[in-house]
Amino acid sequence: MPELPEVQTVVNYLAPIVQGKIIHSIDSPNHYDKVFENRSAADFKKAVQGLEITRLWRRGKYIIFDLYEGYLALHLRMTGKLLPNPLHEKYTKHLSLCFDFSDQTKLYFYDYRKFGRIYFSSTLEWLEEKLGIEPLSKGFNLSWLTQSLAQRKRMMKPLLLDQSFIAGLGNIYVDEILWKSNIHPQSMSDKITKKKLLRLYNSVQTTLLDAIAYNGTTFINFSFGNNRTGEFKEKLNVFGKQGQPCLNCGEKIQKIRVGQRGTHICNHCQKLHM
DNA sequence: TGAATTGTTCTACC
DNA sequence: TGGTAGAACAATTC
Repeated sequence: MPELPEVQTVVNYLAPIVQGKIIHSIDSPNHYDKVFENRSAADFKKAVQGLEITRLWRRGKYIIFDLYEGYLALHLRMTGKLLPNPLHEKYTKHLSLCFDFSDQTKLYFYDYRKFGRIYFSSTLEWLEEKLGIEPLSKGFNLSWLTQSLAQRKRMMKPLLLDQSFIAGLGNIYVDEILWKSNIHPQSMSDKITKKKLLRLYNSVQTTLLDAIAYNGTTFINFSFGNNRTGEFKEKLNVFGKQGQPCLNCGEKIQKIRVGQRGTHICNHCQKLHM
């Protein structure tokens, strides 16, 4: 389940491999044309043919390919994998896309649930309109967070998951961040105390940076490179730990539902601010 | 068989 | 009207 740290891991790994390459063609071997989200398969293939990838980077959970003309934006959703080498033949049916480069190398987009999508556009305005602040950017600071939470008056977990508010957080890291901050996920955003706001700000930064340093969390569906996996799973405190003792207080971690999402909490440590 | 899974988008509501 | 909450959707597994 790729979130910001997983997407960053993929980009860190692939950028030196694909930057400077020229797209000879792009193929959808299984004819799953829904992967081309914002135009037809034929238009898409025609548009990117012969273009150089000048830069590979990340915005929110999107992998952005800067092309000589225009941009590709790829979203891995739940189960997408972007790999420079093919997987075993038995997984060929999960291949959504294959890039053929002019130097005979390839880039494979495997996605067994086929939720992943790719976009081609001449600018990235549509993405900027859609996405909120980058949590690792300078603009994301304590005063921004304080002000933005106060004016939104929403439940904390759904708000942190809202990509138009902060871009890149997903279910795993929001649970971890709220646990570290001692904030109950059903707390209201305008009722968080000053002390907790500082905790929250620090937790967002440290959790994401740690996860990137460990190449992300491989829970079920994430791998990169030659099927390498992230090591942050070992560092998780609450996600998937239901029934196990809280590392802070020893009370059992509970799994509840918040905003239709599976949510892991320590009911003792995480205070409900209403 | 249907519930669970996730991120995003659409729709309905106040 | 704008912002928010909740449903729907994509496909697959067990």
